[in-house]
Amino acid sequence: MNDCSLNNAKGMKLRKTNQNLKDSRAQDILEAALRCFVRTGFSAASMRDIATEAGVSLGLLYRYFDDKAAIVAAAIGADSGEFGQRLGSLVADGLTGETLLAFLEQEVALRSEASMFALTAEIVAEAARNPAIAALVRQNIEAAEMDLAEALLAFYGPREKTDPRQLAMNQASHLLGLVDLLAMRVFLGLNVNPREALELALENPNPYRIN
Amino acid sequence: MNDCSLNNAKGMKLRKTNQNLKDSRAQDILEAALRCFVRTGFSAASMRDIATEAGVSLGLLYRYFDDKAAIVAAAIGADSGEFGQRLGSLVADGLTGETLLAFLEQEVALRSEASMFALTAEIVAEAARNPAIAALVRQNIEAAEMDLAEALLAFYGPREKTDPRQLAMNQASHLLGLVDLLAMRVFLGLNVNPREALELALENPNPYRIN
DNA sequence: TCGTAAATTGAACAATCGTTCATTATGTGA
DNA sequence: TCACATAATGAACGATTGTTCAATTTACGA
Repeated sequence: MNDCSLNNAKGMKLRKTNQNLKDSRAQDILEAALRCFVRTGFSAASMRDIATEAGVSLGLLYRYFDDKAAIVAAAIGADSGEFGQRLGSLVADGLTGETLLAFLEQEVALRSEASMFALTAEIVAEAARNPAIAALVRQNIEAAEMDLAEALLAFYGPREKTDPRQLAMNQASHLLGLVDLLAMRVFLGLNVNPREALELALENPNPYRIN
Repeated sequence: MNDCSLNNAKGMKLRKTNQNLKDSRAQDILEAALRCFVRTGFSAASMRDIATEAGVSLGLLYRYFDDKAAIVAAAIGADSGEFGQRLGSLVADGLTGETLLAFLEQEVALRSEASMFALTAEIVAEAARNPAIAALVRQNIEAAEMDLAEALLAFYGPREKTDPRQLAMNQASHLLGLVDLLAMRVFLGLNVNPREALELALENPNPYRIN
């Protein structure tokens, strides 16, 4: 459903090497698996479900992935660094207070959307049982915090009475936590105003730490 | 493992009606199921796992629960209102700034503990796919917010420049969100200081809303 | 002590699971 | 067009799933 753009890209005249074709098949399967995982969770989604969703045969899955665990691992690692990329393209276009606020607001919208929220929740649940995946989640969060802190540092410049880098790190941590918190509340239909909360969090950079 | 106290209670001379016995059996099974769900998640935990963990036969599960979904539903509804109970006994003992802070800090510790965190994550993941469960989660959060708001209202009394009840609701919402956020960060081993964050959140009651 | 009702068991069921592999289809350089 | 390598298929495997139920044990009032 959501891979229309990808299919259009496949229709282009771009010549493909075997490697590209192999990659795109693996990509198709992975995207189908993601839809299945969103629908029923990691362990309830069967290899047959994934094969059917991808429109390929059951056996073909094992040509591109060792086993089901490999597909799950690929799904969990799929959006690593995506936040940094989204932020990067924003910074490249020049950062203003309004675009920063709009970006964070859009980030909340992205994460509160049903399929994204379901996948994230599934990953957190898996992390709660599997330390290796917990470590991966932690690394993703830390990387996102670093990216955001860098953007904030460039945007605000030096600020009064504190180490600017430390302040940027604290604010990045606070903002990202807030984004996730707001996404959850929005998804659950709880009474909350993301824009207002984000606006105040940008004005009040460090409500939780004393430096 | 953790049900020793419960087993000891069973050994007491306390006479049991059939209803009590039936309930305690159901309770044993439910607690065993909770341990299984923590270990492997809702759908990966099998009825055989649960029966073995509870030390009963497979068929007996169906005497106390209609099917697996009923056990999952019982597990999801198990800790409904527990927050309110914990808070209630605190309020009954008289609320001070220190006990309130200590309570919230303990709440973070409770929710960042591995098995509690795993169960909560599993429930959220289920809520992401099942609207009925999402509604139940929302109700739990709203109930907890109401309970906390009432306690805050009694503790602070009327405050300046705003409707006290609305302010208490906002702060309760903010504090509970912060508790969950901190629990997640603690569990993942991210750099965070729960006490400091909670302390500042108590001093600054309404960082995200304009009234 | 007996008899009946409730509690408990585990073998058995069809369905589905992840995985393998012999077989077939497809594409491509000679 | 032929030959060969690679892509793709789906039937089949043993294991495990949720669920049922006839059989057995346990508990307890008469």
